[in-house]
Amino acid sequence: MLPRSPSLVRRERQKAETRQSILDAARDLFVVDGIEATTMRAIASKIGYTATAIYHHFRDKDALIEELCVADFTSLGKAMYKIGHIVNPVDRLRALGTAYAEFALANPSQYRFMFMTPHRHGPVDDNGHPAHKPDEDAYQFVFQTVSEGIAGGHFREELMNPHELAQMMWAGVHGVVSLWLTHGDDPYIQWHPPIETIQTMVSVMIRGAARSSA
Amino acid sequence: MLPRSPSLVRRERQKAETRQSILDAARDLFVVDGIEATTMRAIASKIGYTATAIYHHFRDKDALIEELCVADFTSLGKAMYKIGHIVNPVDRLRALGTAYAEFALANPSQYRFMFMTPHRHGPVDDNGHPAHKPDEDAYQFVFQTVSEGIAGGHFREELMNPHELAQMMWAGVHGVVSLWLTHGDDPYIQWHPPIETIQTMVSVMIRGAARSSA
DNA sequence: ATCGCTCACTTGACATCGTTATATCATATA
DNA sequence: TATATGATATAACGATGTCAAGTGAGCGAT
Repeated sequence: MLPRSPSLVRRERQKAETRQSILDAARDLFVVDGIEATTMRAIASKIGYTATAIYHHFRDKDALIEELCVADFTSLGKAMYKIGHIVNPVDRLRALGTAYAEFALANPSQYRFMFMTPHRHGPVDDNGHPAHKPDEDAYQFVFQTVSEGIAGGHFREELMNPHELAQMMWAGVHGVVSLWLTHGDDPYIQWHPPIETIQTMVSVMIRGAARSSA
Repeated sequence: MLPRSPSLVRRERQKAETRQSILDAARDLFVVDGIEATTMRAIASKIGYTATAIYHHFRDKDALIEELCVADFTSLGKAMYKIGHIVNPVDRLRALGTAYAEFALANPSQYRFMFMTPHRHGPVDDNGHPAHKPDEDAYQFVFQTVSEGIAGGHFREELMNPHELAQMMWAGVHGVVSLWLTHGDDPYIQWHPPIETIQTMVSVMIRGAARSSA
């Protein structure tokens, strides 16, 4: 039953606006204070509501976080999609690494939640079978690019497993990013700028995996 | 004033035993349930105490965790120390990566806390100046080995910054480990065995950073 | 015009968490 | 035996995520 009368439409629009304002407030607080330290009550009071009001728009705190992450990973997916036009899989891989790292460093809270926090791979979609997990898309981009690189003979013959290679590439960039995000403010380590380390990491991995020495 | 009488000695020994039993119980629960989900009350009741009794032996929950981690990283340090005899820095680097990964996969809870959780680099030692951070030691091993490798001309001339190179190596192994620890049970990704991926990662990084193509 | 319904939102509460202040009680010392 | 110490328990506090029950405004139908 779709809404008919203008009043119902307005009511529905207002609900959507409230929902969006919850998301906005939550994002602000997550970025500033971190997800763990952000309270339902704090999110609500920031927009003049009570904590329990949030539960009319989101199942629980995790669902709220999840929605923010899905939005961000959609934008990550778009950034990676733009790179699809690069035909040479090796060049594309390099660009993917850069885009991935830039996203992670620009959205540290969401990155922490999505890639540095264990998830219950939950009851999934309403249909029953696993909902489309957006973080898979990022992996799929890398996996497909690596597969093309293997097919094109760009990599050494002992590195023929596309999953292993893709996971290695992913882990390389993720390693630099996650170390930086957890220990970047540790003054006891003389940190090299993470963006540079990532560029070096990608170059070194590509060179080390390449078939010829070129 | 050192304890004199046998009674005091016994009392002190009993206190130490209680303290140790707290550590043991905590470690068990941390490994099974994870650190976050493990409750002070659960730790205490596992050994027949009340939660508040723990606070006579440890300042707070973090101090308890910290002590467990220090113990584990001492053993990590020992494992790495054993590798010091390998003279060739490149071979040593390879061995360090393996030892590090084996430790991480064998002590996932502690690894999560030490390397995947932000820390307040706290009020430190009782003396005032920063307490000796055991996780630095692991980094120092890598840093020194990489420095030797650079000095020995093993690496390409554009990779002359030992911090960048050490952080890259560290991040490579950490990336595989941490991805596995957070997403290893995700059925939507066809995971390659992490130990193999780590071996490949180290080999690829070393080859990609090496001066000659050998 | 008013009744009743829907539904966004509030109130008040609950269980649980880490933690603290205070009480208890056994033991060692005098 | 009296006193002091120190290990443990009891009770409670504030904060958190969450739920059950209430409130009240706005809508449609009579």
